Amino acid sequence: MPIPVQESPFARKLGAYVALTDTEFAILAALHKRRRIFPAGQDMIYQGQSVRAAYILASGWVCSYKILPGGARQIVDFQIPGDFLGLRSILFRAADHNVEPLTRVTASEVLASDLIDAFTRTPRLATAVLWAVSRDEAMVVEHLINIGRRDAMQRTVHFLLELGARLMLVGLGTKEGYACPLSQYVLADALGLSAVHVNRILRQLRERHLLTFRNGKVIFDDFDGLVELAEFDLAYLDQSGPLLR
Amino acid sequence: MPIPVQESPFARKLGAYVALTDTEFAILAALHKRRRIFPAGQDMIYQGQSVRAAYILASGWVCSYKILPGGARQIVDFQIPGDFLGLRSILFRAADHNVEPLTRVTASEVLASDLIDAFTRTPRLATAVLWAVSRDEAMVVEHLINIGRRDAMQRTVHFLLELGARLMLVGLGTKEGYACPLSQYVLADALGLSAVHVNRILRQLRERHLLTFRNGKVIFDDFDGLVELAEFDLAYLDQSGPLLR
DNA sequence: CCTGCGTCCTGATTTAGATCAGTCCAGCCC
DNA sequence: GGGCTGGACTGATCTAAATCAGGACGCAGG
Repeated sequence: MPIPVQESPFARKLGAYVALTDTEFAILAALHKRRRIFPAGQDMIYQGQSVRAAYILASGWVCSYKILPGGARQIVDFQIPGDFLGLRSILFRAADHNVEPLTRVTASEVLASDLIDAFTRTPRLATAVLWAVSRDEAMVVEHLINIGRRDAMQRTVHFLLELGARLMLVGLGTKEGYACPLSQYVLADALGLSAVHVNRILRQLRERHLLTFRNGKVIFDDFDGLVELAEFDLAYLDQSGPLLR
Repeated sequence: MPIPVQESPFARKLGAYVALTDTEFAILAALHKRRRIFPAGQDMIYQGQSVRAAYILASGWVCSYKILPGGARQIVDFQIPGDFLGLRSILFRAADHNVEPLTRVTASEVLASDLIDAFTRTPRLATAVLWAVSRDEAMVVEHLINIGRRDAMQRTVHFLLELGARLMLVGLGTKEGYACPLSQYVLADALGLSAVHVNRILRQLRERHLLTFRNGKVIFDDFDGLVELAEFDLAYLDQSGPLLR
């Protein structure tokens, strides 16, 4: 494959959509100049904040969520290395969601002006970013389908499979399983279930020798069985070769 | 307000984010050259299709949905005049969702090449489109929260209020109510509920003099009461004056 | 050392919403 | 007119998941 894979997983991801030139890679690299570190648990972005910075995640896991007036929390998505996060907080007047690191995180800060600058210098990059945002939207949509129309078991399995697929794309997972820093409470908030029920579902999955979720690890005991159970579409995140040359 | 409001509701929407120049308006207008008409019920875009066309909706209502292997349907979002639809079907190899007109629809067809062309000529437009896509994503997120963490009553009301807010922005609704071509079945598919249950919820809302859903119309009998019941954030779609000059 | 605290785990009970199985009514076609 | 069809509407029953109420383990901090 002739794609020059530069250092950042973000560049690699965009490169999977648009065949980027050296100049474009250079412009992309310039977006990574402000590297920052966040400890686990300290919100990077919060509802109502008007700081207007976004981040490209280099290492660690974060989650985006919203809190309802009643105190209930819904996690919208998790971000893993290579993901862009908080774009809406720079395009909108104020952030409409919270972003919390689940582990220690390193990320590059991107300001609105940096991004607009980069677009002006190379409009192809704008298309690539648009694609990345659309891909994120597609995942939120799949998450919506999950919560709206699948029962707790299918939902849990579909979610853990999707996470696995995403991690495989950045080399952090295999068909055997992956390291996963999520507690059952966090998982429950993402799945729209109670923690108690998530616990029962995980027990059933373990007893049926399908999946083991334990000690910060997800182990696929029967990958094919899981794919069938959750009606998981193996193709859906697949991206084989740039669409735009 | 000094924004030159050109004919299309789409241009008006983008103009609310970026202060567009005459040249930019002209480029935008050129995107509207292929006007097409679709009858109600005939899918404009369907899962797996690789035609790669998107549309800017000029009149009528459409819905985007996915069908699960079991036959269950989840409606992801409705689009109303001024909305961009099917962007993911031009950026991805194949469409990942279906789009069905709920009424007779007129729309402008946009090809991938048109869009990339327009971005090259004016990168500011790219930022504006990115903003529009992000706004759509924010709505999908709100929809996710709705389904994940609100009960049937709050969920229904929140949804109908949001639709109202969107329609007000394009002059198709007021605080009194709006014309709404949705059947209770369609509403159920959007809310992730059964049609039977939606019917019961609507009856309760009517009996409590909060909202009347009947004969293709939504009437807010007690707007403030509804906002309170659904914990609806009146500011969330609000956009007062362009952010980017 | 004991005191918390967080995570995992469980049985008993309750409830929101699904499913089943219809009725009623308006519009449409022959 | 009679026979359809599709939407709105309803009572009875069932069930998935929530909630309540706890126990057990590990480990960080005084």
